[in-house]
Amino acid sequence: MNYKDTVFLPRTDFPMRAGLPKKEPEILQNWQQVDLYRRLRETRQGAPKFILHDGPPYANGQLHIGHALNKILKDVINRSQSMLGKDANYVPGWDCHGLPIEWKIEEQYRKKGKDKDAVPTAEFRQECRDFAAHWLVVQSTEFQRLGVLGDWQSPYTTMAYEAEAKIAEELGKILMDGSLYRGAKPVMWSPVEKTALAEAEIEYEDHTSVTIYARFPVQSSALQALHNASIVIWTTTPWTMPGNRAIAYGDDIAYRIIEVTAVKDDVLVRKGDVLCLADDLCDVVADALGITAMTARATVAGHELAGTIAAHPMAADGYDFEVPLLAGSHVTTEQGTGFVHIAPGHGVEDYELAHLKHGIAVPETVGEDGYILPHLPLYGGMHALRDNARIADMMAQHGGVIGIGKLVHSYPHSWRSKAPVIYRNTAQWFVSMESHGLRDTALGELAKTAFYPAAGQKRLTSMIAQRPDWCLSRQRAWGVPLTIFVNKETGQPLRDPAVHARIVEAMRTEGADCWFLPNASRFLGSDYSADDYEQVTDILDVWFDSGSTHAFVLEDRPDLDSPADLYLEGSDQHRGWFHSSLLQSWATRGRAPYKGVLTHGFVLDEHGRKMSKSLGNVVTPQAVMEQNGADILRLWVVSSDYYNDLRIGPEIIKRMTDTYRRFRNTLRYLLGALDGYDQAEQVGYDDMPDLEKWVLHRIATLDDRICRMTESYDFHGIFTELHQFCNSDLSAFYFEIRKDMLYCDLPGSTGRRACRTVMQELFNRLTAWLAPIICFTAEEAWQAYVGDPENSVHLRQYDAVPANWRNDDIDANWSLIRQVRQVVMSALEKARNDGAIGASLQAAPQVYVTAAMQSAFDGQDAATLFITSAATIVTDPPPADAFRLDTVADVAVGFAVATGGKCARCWKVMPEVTADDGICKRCDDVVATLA
RNA sequence: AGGCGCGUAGCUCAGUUGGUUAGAGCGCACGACUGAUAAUCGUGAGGUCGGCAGUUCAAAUCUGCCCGUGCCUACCA
Repeated sequence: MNYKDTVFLPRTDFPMRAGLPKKEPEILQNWQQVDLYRRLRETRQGAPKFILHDGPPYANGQLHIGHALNKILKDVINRSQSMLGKDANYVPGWDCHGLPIEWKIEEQYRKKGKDKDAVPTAEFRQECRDFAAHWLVVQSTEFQRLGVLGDWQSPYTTMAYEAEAKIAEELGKILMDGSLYRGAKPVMWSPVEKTALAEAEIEYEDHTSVTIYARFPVQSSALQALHNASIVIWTTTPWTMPGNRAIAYGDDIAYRIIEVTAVKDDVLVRKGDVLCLADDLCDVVADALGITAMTARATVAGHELAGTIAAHPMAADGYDFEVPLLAGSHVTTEQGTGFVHIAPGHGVEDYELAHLKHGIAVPETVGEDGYILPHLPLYGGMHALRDNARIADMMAQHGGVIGIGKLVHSYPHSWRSKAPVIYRNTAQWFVSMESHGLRDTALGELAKTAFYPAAGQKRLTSMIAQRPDWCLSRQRAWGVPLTIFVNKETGQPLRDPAVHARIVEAMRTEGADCWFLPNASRFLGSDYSADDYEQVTDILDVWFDSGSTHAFVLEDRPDLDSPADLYLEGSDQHRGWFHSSLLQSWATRGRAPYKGVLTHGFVLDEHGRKMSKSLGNVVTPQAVMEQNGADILRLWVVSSDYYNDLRIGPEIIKRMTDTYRRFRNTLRYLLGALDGYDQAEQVGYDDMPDLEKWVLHRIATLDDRICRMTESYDFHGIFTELHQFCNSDLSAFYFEIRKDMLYCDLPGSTGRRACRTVMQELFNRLTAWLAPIICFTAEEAWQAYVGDPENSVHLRQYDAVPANWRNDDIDANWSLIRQVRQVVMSALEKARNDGAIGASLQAAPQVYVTAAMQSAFDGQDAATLFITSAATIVTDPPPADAFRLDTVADVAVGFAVATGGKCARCWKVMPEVTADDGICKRCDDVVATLA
């Protein structure tokens, strides 16, 4: 007789093979059909809010793997907070203004042969707007495909009229309170594009510069040795000489004053010249200048140079001003002469030392086209980048230069035009870090913010502590304008709240474009004359846009709240969004816009290298979704230590699919085992076997851990716990042991019902625990059970755990049992290798243990736990040849083959079975009852 | 070049205040089962804890230097 029909094998329609690339879009469609997002909002109405404020990605291209990591992590957090019962409303957003989009539009113009300057601003801005709108839709679709749940119907954008108006309004606040000021600053300037460039627009390439050694005759000094001497500087930028206003020396550097006694032919330096140079560099410089012999007049320490005044090399030709020697901490003796010429209009350090520290005025010497301003003697009309050789010759003729050379070095270039750029001093708008205590408040408040990982706090703190004033103005077109009128006479910005309110109101209905129309009097009203004011046409740094999102998103949307619980971005945003949002919020509200900050690392290839087209190691989220599915990508995120850099590549993806299968098969087995399960089968806790109680205990401890790890955003920990639980506790242990009961016992038996009660709990818990991570598969499995699309797994919460499930006595007992079991497994393996048995059911081990261990087995059927047909647990001294494991003390196993015949139904070897197709007593009873 | 990180088995990760023989899961190898079957179970082999030096009775853990790698900043006369 064939007993297979009398055995209750697992049965389910939930397929073993996932086919995620095909299945996920279907599940997505179901979610859209039942409007899961809206439904979840309704379900969580009135619940405590959890606000993860989305840092806006830039709307200008296809998503890369970094976007995927970022959005998946956000989604896992939101879904898991929702599982904790919170109302985690996620509103995605986009950063739409800014340079990269302008580039793209300009690029299109160039292809069509169009001139950007000939296009009206409004038209140009509209094209930028359309461009951003296009990519926004593309990215939105891809984010949703990743399973990210949020308000995709009404996301926020920085280019919405409301947002633009609000950003201008925010600017108004710092304009009114006086922390916004107009200053001059040396910025990277591209003479080709006639514009200032942001740091991101700069790339460094080799460039050949003309170098000069210039002499600055000492006018007055406390040092007698400097009488008649010249200070010698070396520079790679001769064109900055008209802007020279000081010389920097190093306090701790030793200098030597030498007199030239012999020179080579055809050199600029003369016998008898008295020069001052860094001691260490004398020989090198002498060599470069062609000096063949010299005598040392004196050696002085750097600090002795304080107070020395020199003359400009061209003093006789219109540059007749004092050039003081100043101590500069940045001066080194790695190259040059140990003296650095300071042109405050052409270098950040120069500006800081001369202007900020010593109050030296900043001259304007170079025009926006790169030509030295015509009114400047000798240099006027020469080009900063092209005429350096001419400048050097000219200066040499006048005796100001005593050495000319060339240097190939890396030099900033415009990313767009590939042309070299210069530092140029221009008028810009700044937010002061000090005038209103911004820096100090910021640093003080920073200590109250929670950082994940903690190191982020230190990083952000040191950045805020060191940063200069925030330069808000950009000479650009696509962005929110600095809505400022400057009084032509006083140079002061107009600070009239009524005027500014009119501007903001106009922007709210017409967008920021209204600022660029020629209608200043509309805003100025009757109190001011448009003729008296200059309208600023600069636009705001886009970091101010995104730094203001907390205002126009968190505060302005009734379904959100400020400050946010969490900001979450890549670690590069310490310098970016975290930074600008903090400053913006502190400047306008005096507090941080977030309670917590989480940073993740960057995605690298399998070998820890940066992804690049040339290395051919780029992994795109699109490819992974098409080949493996979004759930694999989601699993990858939580399997990684995302606080550090993450790696991805073919092997890692392969490993992830292996891991995925384990989760999927666990769910599948549970679904199969629960075939036809009815709540009426349920067995109360007290009536359950110890093994079931042990599983419930594991659920209780796991639940506790998962809830705690959810709150600290430790999903890698959750992933590890869940994976090992499915592997070691369920598949290899609990499921394996309970197969016999599940397949062969009577459906109505207490044991089998208890087992299914527990499996039902397991299924409920696992689908909920996994839902934030593999959101598609959790839904698929859940639907395989409930069959009701409106009852989505994502509307659920983690089920509460009854207090009595926690049972440390049972836990201790079963950890002893599992130790013994491990030795038995090894002993059986040895017997198997010896050819004594195949299946473990052929064995009947005798296990020698301590009394404590034996009592752990009280009330247990040891054979069931070992999956053998019989087993005895004794405290007798074991025979010498008994099997032992080094790692487990006090356990020995004597091997024996089970006696009797193999039951044709349950496959156990039992003494009562004698016939070939006979069955054991238990099965006999079951079959009889079933019939 | 500077600041901040990271470097533990083929892969992903644990390693508490320095303290037995460095752990887990996957993968791999071998075996079993053929009633979770493109599954499942068992056993096993894999590591000079990036390298070198130091502190210590004792270092994956502390210190210094070096190498590799990433982010940020700078390319500086």
